Amino acid sequence: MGLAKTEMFTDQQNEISLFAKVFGHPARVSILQHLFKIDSCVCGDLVNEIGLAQPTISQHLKELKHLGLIKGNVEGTSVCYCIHKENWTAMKTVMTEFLNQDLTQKQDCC
Amino acid sequence: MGLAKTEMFTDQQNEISLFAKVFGHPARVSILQHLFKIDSCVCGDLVNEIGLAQPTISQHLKELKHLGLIKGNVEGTSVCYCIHKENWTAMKTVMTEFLNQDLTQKQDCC
DNA sequence: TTTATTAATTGCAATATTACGATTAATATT
DNA sequence: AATATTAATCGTAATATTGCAATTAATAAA
Repeated sequence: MGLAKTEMFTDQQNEISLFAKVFGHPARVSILQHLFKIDSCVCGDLVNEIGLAQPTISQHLKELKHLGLIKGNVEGTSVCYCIHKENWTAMKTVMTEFLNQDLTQKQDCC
Repeated sequence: MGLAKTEMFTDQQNEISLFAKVFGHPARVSILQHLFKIDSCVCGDLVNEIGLAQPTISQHLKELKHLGLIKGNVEGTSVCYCIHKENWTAMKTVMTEFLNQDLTQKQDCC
């Protein structure tokens, strides 16, 4: 892809972009929404729920876990996933700050 | 890349992922932050500010504009960019709703 | 122990992204 | 008109991502 030159950006900018990147695919958005919706934690029925192949779902789960937004617990042959609440909250703080940048008292150029 | 199967997701999920995707690169995060910081609108000094080549910056601006988050105004030989406030606010509503999904009264599996 | 179930890993094909040099387009300036 | 400045576009190389089939790993159940 031609790597992103992360060294020329701030830690904050890199962090924001990493979080955003993981939200940058509808399958991962869908997985997260499902994990929020379901009271008990979910495992492989995400495959049925979403309709992508098992290895594909597994990959997406891996990325979400790698970023710390979900955690997985082995239960027999299945793995139970759930939102990592503390990390989700921390992420939310970072992203919200970015989204809420000041919009006031500046006039458009256009 | 193997295209994302957008047809199997909701419009909302696709919209969230499109917004997130554009924030998924630190250069674009940086460009947006700069546009917010600078009172008057900015043009090509983003190149100096950020340190990527002019065609690269131009590409990133194009993506931001395509999604409607910024607008550009031609002023002589230069182009003046600024945040598209209405669209930014609308985007913020969508993203905030996603980030603020209910975290309460569910216990972890792990 | 054998078989079934579940999920991760590997390997691959298709496509997307990032970055930049070279060029082009368009307006300003001289 | 000639030149300078600014930014978009084109082409291309390098790398990343998505998705799946095939396989492997690991535990449960028989």
